[in-house]
Amino acid sequence: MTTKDTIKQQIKQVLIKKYQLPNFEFAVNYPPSSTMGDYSVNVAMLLAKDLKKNPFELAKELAQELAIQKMWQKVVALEPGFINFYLAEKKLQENLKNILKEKEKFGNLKNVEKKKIMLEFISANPTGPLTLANGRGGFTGDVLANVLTLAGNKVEREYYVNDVGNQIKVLGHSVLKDEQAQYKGEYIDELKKEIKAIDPKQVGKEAAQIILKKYIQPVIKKAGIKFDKYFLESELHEGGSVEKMLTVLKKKDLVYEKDGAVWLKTTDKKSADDKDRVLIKSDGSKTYFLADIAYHFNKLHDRKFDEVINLWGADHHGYVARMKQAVALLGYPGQLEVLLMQMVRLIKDGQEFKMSKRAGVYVTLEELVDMVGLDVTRFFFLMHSNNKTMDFDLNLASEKSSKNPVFYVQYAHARICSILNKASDLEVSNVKIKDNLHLAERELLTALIKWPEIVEEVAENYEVHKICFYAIALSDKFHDFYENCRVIDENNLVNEFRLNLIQATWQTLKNVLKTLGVSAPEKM
RNA sequence: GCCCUCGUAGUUCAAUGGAUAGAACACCAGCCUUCUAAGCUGGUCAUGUAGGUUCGAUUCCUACCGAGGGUACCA
Repeated sequence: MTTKDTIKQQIKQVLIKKYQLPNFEFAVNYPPSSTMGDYSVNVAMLLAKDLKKNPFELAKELAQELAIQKMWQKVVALEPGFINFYLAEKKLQENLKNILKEKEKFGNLKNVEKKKIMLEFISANPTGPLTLANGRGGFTGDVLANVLTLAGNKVEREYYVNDVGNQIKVLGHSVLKDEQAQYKGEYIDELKKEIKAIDPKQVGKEAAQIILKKYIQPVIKKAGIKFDKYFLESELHEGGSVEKMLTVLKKKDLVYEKDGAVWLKTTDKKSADDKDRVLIKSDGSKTYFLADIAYHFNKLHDRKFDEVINLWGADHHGYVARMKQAVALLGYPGQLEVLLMQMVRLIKDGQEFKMSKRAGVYVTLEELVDMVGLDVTRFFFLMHSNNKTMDFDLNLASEKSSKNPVFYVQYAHARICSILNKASDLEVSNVKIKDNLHLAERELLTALIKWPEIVEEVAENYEVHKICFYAIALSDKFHDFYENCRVIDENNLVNEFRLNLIQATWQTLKNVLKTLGVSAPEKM
């Protein structure tokens, strides 16, 4: 259990004991400044209204009750009604030992409900190389899967490959360079040399396979993104799952015919969708939507995932309501979560540069990684909140790369390695327990114990960028410690407490960077 | 038109309804006979506009202005 959880529990007990309130909701936060405490709670201000009491007086009452717990150095009430907690040094030192004991498992949540979760991301059509925009969802999905795993879930990562349908036919025409060609680029020329078939559909099918193998999978590997499975849409068709899906929907009386097409009643009941959707077009061909429903039925029914999370680009936003409704109609309401990644805008020479695979105008993910490096690329994408449009300035990219905050974090790690190296040959003093912590020591220690709390938070709200900001904040505390506290003194004697402290910091930084898929260099 | 996301320092980004709105880059002034100066310390600079709800609003509600995306028998 994290310290945050412990605070919640302690307060809940007091609320039951004193006010018979078993289900009162409130928040545990970090105060704006460490001088104001390590944790802070707003419960008194929220409760004051219900109890018709003065919030500050109420906070004082509650603080007194809570201060009994040994883990607190003090619990104080602050205007206008915050209750702030200061961890006892003994408790902090216990936490330090715990980190050293847990090692690479520090950050894994224990005693939590285990869920079987499927995370589907990227799923870019195999009609061209992965672009820089695919990187955003790719890195986010990769790290989110890591976090959900740390949070105790069984997570599978999947890439859905749309390898049939109109786009693949268009790809075929493009390789053949006939009048229906649309996709352009060097890779099309390469494919033309390789493929001997002449039927557009067959050419498209072969081209999609080659693109997946040569232009997508190797780049995903290079980008440090892991997948458990590439799920081919064609398998759903060939195995009859799509046909069967239609039968199931018909049996449930969820479809009807109109204007020669077959429709799904997605506006049924309290749906967020605003119109019914076509499953079979009037020309007899199946829509991608029907195949998508079959795919989700496969995830939830056949493979029995408790929760399915899809990362989509914001341009697919109009598709969310119908997909969720379809899943609900099949009997799995609320088990599909769709996270929308906002667009990446590319700026070149001070102007927006519209990417288009069809026009052959784009920057590939591989080009970007080659240009600025993998660590920089990952950190840059990951530190942005999902629901904000990102600007990516190509001209500044390489210049900026040397100023990327990832180096700030990696430098902290490298500095620690350097001290640890030096200390390994030296004698260690026997200062086991430290009585009065230096402010920099204390702040570093309180930053360390937040790691499991960050994991818990991100597993809850999927805001992956918070990990980057945590990594920066932790490094900041370390650099401050480094300036103020020496691990090895002027007599070449190693301070044992500080040695333990930087070992724990090293371990935590390593765990955080591993979660982000960023390397932890020992030298810089 | 309707729907979604967003508008915060010169720039790129933070801030479950909380406390003095945080960083980084850029800019200015300092700090290396001591564990890596890719670091540290100090300084300048910000919530689009107008209302509302609240003890308290960058956050919630309404209107307006601005950016991007969606609005197909495309995905």
